Amino acid sequence: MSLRYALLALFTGRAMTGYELYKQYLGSTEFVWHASSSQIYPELRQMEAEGLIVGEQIPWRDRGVKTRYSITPAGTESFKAWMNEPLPYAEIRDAHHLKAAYFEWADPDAARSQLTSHIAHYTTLVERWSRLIDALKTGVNSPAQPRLDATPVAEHAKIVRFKVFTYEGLLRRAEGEIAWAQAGLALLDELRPSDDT
Amino acid sequence: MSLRYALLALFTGRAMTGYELYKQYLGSTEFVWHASSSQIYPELRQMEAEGLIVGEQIPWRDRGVKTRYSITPAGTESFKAWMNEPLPYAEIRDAHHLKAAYFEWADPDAARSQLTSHIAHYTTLVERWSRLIDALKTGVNSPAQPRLDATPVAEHAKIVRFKVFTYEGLLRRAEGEIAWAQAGLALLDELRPSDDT
DNA sequence: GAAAACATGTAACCGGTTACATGATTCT
DNA sequence: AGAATCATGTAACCGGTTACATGTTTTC
Repeated sequence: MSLRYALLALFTGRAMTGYELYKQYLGSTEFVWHASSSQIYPELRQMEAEGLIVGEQIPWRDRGVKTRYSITPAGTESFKAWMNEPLPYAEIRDAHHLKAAYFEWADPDAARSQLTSHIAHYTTLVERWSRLIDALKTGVNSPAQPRLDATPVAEHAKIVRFKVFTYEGLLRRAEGEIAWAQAGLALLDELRPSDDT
Repeated sequence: MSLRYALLALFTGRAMTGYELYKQYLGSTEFVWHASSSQIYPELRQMEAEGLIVGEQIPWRDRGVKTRYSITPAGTESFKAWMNEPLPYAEIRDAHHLKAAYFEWADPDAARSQLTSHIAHYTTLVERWSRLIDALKTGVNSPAQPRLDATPVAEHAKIVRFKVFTYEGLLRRAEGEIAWAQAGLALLDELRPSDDT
């Protein structure tokens, strides 16, 4: 049920079409909540039906129209309410760690290559979050720009710091995953049968 | 689709009934893959239909029977194949970090209490994984015992070390979440409007 | 002229959650 | 006598994935 609140969060910055939401945020890798376009469009219509957002038809190129949605006061209230509510914690379900716990069943090379992929995956995340933190701090290409433009200057620092805080958490997490996988590679090396034939 | 492999992984240790699987592993918090009983029973029947496990009716108390399943050679093969395959990485979808990125919309007290819950949640996980690692290392109440009993002694060290490696990763992750939430609390304190009226 | 981007969807499926159901047995 | 545990499920729902569809316009 968080997709709806991820959308409302983005709408607090500015009005957007489904396509913009998808391309610039939920479908890109630079946001904390991923969604596919086939999920976004129906959800937007649902949210409009519930009065959280309103759509307006705006012209698109020569012919045709597109729908740009903006948040309503009811939408803002609903978002605030969600922000003040506690969020339940999901039960653990971690396939990568499940596999690692049974690595003796894998070929050592397969285990090794999976840990290498783990490192590669989280390395791209480290780069991504680092770039994002940098953009937030310098204001160059900052994803928070729409939010800042819609807010009095006095609150800009606050907004930026919460986002930096968030992405630094994700950055540390990704670094932790890399360290873990590296320890795994070391362990595999250590357990490799010595070929002193 | 990992539920099936979590079950096969457990069956490599010993034969079990659905109830045992649920109570001792998937429904308890001491395992890396959670599942509800309403998910386990149908999956077991499905797996039996596909020949990955076989069930035998064993007597239960005076009257009645229960079904105990054990892994078949086909099941072992299927598990090994999964262990050797790479696992795709899911898109990010992190409601807790999403909220943190928009903390300026929450009442400071609500934000504070959510970070406190974050710390509490991951503190219980730290305790849990620490206890588990300890059990694995000392062999007292080790969850790996069935696996070890079913394996030549020469391979015991390997099995234990992969599990310790896994749970140490989860432990570090939980510690990282605690550190992150503590940084968040510090940030909230810092941003608190000074009441020097 | 072809490919990528713009814009918006539908339909089938799938894994997991929640709520509910049943009946025996053992423990307090 | 009542609660907890053993043992096994069904049914409805819900969020998300995958595959597919359509037509325009801009860029290479």
